[in-house]
Amino acid sequence: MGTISKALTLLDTLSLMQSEAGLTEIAKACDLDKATARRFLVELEKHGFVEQLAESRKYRIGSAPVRLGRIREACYPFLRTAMPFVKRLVEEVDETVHLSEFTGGRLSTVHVEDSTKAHRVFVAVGTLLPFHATASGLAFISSCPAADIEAAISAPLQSYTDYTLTDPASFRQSIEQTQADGYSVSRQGLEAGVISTSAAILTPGARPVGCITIAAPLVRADAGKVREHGLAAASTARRISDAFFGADRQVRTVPQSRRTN
Amino acid sequence: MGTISKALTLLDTLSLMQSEAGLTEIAKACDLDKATARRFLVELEKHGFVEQLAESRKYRIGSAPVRLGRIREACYPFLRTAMPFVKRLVEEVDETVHLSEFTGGRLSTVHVEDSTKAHRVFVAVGTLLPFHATASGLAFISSCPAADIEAAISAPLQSYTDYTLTDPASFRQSIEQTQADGYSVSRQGLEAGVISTSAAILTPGARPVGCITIAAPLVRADAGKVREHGLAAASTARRISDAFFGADRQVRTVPQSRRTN
DNA sequence: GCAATCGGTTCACTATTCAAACCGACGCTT
DNA sequence: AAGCGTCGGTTTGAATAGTGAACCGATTGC
Repeated sequence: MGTISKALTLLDTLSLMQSEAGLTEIAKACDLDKATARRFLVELEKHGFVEQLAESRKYRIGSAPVRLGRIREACYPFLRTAMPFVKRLVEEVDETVHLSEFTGGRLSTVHVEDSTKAHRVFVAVGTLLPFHATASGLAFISSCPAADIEAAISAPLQSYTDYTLTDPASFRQSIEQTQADGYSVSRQGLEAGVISTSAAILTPGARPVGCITIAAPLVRADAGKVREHGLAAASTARRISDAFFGADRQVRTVPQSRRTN
Repeated sequence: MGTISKALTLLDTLSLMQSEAGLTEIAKACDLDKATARRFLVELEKHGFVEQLAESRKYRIGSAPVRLGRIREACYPFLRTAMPFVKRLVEEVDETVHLSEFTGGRLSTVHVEDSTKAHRVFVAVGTLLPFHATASGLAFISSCPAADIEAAISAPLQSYTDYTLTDPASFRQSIEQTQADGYSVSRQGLEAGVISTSAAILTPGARPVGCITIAAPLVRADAGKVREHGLAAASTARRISDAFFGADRQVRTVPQSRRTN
């Protein structure tokens, strides 16, 4: 593993620690030598990727990623890219489809497209989606590194309905099922009478950035429908990912003064 | 300069290039060897900080900074941190105060707090603030690296009123004045009858992240008032910066015995 | 078909990183 | 107040990783 990878892993690890962390703690968490961790932190700090608090001497994530993230979002906005695919999916399955995004350690709904049916599921933009109680959460966590999965499983599992997965073992089994299928299903996990199917939208590096989820009334969703929704969601997720990361979007050809020295 | 610094500089440089860039172009821009630039890009890509487009082979900034930036914003939100200071400033000067933030290459208004006076200036959240035509823009650009300043000066300078600075020379002079004063002034640059004073909110690394701006009707703002507003804005900007980046950032108290670059 | 340039690779040379011991400071217990 | 554990931070030479000039094959323009 190269130096840069290690430094970025440190940054990642630091971002996952809630609040600030001390040098020794960081070094331990990243499995780095204290001296090395310190040098990394100093270099990262120079560029604003981490900050050190003067009095406590602790480190926390800096504001540089905010700046870079905004530039990225301004050039290649996730929502605008994904929207047409969400609409297409609604037309295909005629059920409410919502798009979620991982934000500050939490998965939340960023866009909802309703089905045309009178009897349909309503989802509010901004809804937080627990990993264990929603199809979106399941799809998301199932694509995360093993460490995150374990953390999610061992966290307290709040119950929302009589059907919420509150048992770590069944949560784990659902994750495994999701990984095998390529999509997740949550039967009344968050709200009674609703069955949701979801697939994670992945970066080229296979990190999940969000989910595309179909929410249908229980009465309309037999096993066949659920599978159909799952496959449709997975296929849409892949297409969003391609559009967002892969396929050349050719935003604008750089005017580019005559270089060629 | 260490490997990590070089890699982060590359990331920074890439973020400043609008659209995608090729390997050779990036290497040249960062003054790195092609081989080195490539290794950096590969490592950065592994962590999602850059992406390579499959067919054009070009690189662009990735989605990892978005994720990190969101975590940072969730833990230490700029707006929530700055708001009380904005309110305090309104009480102090009793004129409309607005807070702007640099977002994806543009400066825009993110919050407005009105004065209690009936005759006051109205500013809409979301307003884009051109560098040459607003106090906010002037304050912001004046705290940027020289290269950005030159780029702003040589960009086309759109006229909004009869008083807008459309001449590069006077624009440059205003920037120099701003740097000398620690605050900026725009007399009717964007809208007739309004005089604004602004100060940039800086990171510990002296990068501007946004501005705090006082907008007053021209009739109420004599030279003394303008100076008073300028100093109040500068002082508030500093306090926001302190609150946001660590209430206690001073010169290192640690004996930095070894001066590693 | 030549020249220039592209993205990407190789490999001898060299700068960085590692690990462990160390320092002074702080906080706790006795 | 002495003893202990831990903190952030530093030093050391041996081990390891990064570096960059030259190179490769593929495109592109003339």
